[in-house]
Amino acid sequence: MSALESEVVALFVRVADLLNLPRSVGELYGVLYISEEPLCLDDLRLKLRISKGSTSQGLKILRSFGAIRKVYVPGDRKDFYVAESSLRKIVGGFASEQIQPHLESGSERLEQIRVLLEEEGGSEAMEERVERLENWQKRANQVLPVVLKLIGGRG
Amino acid sequence: MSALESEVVALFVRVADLLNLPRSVGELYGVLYISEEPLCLDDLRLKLRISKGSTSQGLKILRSFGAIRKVYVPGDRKDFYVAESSLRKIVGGFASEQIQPHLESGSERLEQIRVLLEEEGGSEAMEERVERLENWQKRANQVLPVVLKLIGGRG
DNA sequence: TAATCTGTTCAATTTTAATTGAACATTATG
DNA sequence: CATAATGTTCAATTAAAATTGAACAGATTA
Repeated sequence: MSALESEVVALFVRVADLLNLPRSVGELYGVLYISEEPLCLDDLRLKLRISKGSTSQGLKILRSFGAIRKVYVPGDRKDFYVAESSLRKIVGGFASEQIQPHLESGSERLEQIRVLLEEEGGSEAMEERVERLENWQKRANQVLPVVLKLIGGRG
Repeated sequence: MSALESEVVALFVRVADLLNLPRSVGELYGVLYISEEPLCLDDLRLKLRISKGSTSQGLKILRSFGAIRKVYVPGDRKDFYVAESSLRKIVGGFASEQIQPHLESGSERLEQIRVLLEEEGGSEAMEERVERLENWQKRANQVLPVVLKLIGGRG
């Protein structure tokens, strides 16, 4: 790997860390991002010196939110990948795969909290706190789509 | 702990997980959030059955981005805490403590990448990819303050 | 059909992160 | 000053997450 490649990989490793994704996922995306041509599992495994299992698993994660996609390479039956270049797609995929589920399960839990509050009949202060929680929740749900638009922008 | 308390704590444990913070930090904030009165280190430690070290460390993290604050309780020399109720303050603190530094070190790394590109004289395609990286970076920097305003809103 | 190629899965291992608790520092109290 | 109260730090431990690699499944070729 050239110094340039290494630096790009290092950058994406940091991003992966920020997003709570395994280091290997950042490495894989970094290599694909800077690569001139599509790469297959073995190319990536050899270049990064990681195991077949990690490579397969990492590519699966990247596919799951559309950060990479398969491309057809004539005369080869291996799967080849390129990095998705649309930030909108990546961020959108990430949000719906990794964030949306959290917001949804948060909603459910909050409903349960509301039920318990009614049953147990909490104090005025408790009532106020649960309401505030519901407001935060609402706001989180409203903000997400706006953020996606802001980041995604024109592409 | 009442069922209601437990549910609120569980909710914040999930949030902590989403934000990449230790579970104990979520627990501590949850207890403080729903508590009617200010609590001290020992109150929290006993209620959550966690160690003194964890409690101290967790409170330190919560203080670091302004999610809790000390309140003075007359006739007691212990430190008492309450949960900060302004979402704006919490989110703002979190962003400047936990996100801003990442963006900054990302900028530095990107400058280094630019230098390497000039030195090594990469291809047209590489040039394009590094430019795209710089655009993403710029956008991330622009979006953060907008998000803070959206979430923080009126308070 | 047997042999090969490609990718996936998952139990075992390794690595990383969180938690504990005892030692320490600091401040107050008798 | 000595003792007690409170909170912090950090080396050791425990728990959680990532990685490995061997076994497996499916698809292709001879």
